[in-house]
Amino acid sequence: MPRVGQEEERRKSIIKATIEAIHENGFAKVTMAQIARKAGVSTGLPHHYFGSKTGLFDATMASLLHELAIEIRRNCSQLHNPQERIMMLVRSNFCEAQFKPAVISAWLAFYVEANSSATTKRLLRIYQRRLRSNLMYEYGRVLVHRDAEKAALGTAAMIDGFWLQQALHKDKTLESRAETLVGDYVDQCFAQLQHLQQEVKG
Amino acid sequence: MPRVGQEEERRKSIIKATIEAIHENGFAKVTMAQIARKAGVSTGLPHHYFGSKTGLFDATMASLLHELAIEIRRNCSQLHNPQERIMMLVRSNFCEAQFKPAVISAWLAFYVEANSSATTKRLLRIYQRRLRSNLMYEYGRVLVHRDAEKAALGTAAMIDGFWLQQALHKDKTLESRAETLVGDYVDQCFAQLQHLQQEVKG
DNA sequence: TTTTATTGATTGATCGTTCAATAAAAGGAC
DNA sequence: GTCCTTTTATTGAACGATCAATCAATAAAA
Repeated sequence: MPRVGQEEERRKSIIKATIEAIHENGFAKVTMAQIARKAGVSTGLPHHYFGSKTGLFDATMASLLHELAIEIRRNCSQLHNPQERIMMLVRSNFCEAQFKPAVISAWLAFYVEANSSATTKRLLRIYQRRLRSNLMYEYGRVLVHRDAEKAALGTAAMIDGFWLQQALHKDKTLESRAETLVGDYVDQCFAQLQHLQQEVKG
Repeated sequence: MPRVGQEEERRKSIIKATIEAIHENGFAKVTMAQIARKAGVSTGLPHHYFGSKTGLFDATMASLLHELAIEIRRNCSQLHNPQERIMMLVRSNFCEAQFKPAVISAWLAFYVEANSSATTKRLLRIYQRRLRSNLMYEYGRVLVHRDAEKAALGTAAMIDGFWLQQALHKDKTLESRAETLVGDYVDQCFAQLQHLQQEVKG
């Protein structure tokens, strides 16, 4: 039964199964046996690849962060305009792969775990800092520091908020709505500048 | 050892212990024995009062929702101005009792449970609807329906977002910052109207 | 034949739940 | 007020089920 040289695919399918199993059974009731069955492997294999249940969860959290980073990198290439780049960040957070209730459930489960797992807390802090600093950089190209910071924090909060709300719904329920509403907010943030420029000119 | 007529206090202290235990140990590792010890009672008592672990968690979720509703009712009495009432809703969500990482962890744990527990999902949906409809009502007194709806959804998302971010921090870290930023957004939403009025007049 | 990947039965520990025992309060008799 | 009985609240040891983790056996690939 050994499939040689397919370790990476095995890892991915076990992590995918972990995310789905957390969503279906809840974080308190998920078992290694359920995860293994969902991934179509024996109970021993997750342990072989990840060492322990904790190890598997740590790898899953790291994978969630990694997938989001990949999504952003895929989308950012051709864009230069700050506002376009901010909307690209919004869209990356709301893309099909990220906006699934199962994926959101897993993220939220790790938010709870963060207080008792240093590894998890570290990774979630990286997510928060990265989103803020990306937004801050783009806003900072147009707005003065104080306004850029406000806009970045507000935008990050609105992204996280819609994304939390989506946890309770079916796939894609809020997606386009959320994108539009965050878009309106981003417009408003940039519009501040235009008023300011008009005042300076006038 | 019996303390007669103190059932309600016992219930409350067990629920409080549940919230703290979830935060300290994570939802996957929390045990009835830990909860009991933290509440200062024997392992049998939580079962006596709540029937089962599931029953205790359901009661805890209901209590979280109840406490938030109480907080809002306490603050809403004297205010009539829509903008003041919206800021009261914001402040109620960010008040000391609600903005604690332990309380947030518990809410988030239940967001994950919602997919496998109909009771929990029902209660969380009530929270979402109630917040939106409260905001919608106040915005609706000043803005046209379309704008009011946008403002309500955006404000709810921003509240939820800051509140999610607070999960990773110490008590009160973001509180005043978050309140100010949501306040700025609420101001902007109302300012739309003023522009509109000026355009109509001019 | 050797190496590598995978299996799944087994084990030891943990945890939810039960329930008979116990201890405080309340009620009643004198 | 004191003694006894009944009621109510609480305890914690014991049980059974579940589950993470292990590892010897196995089967494909090299």
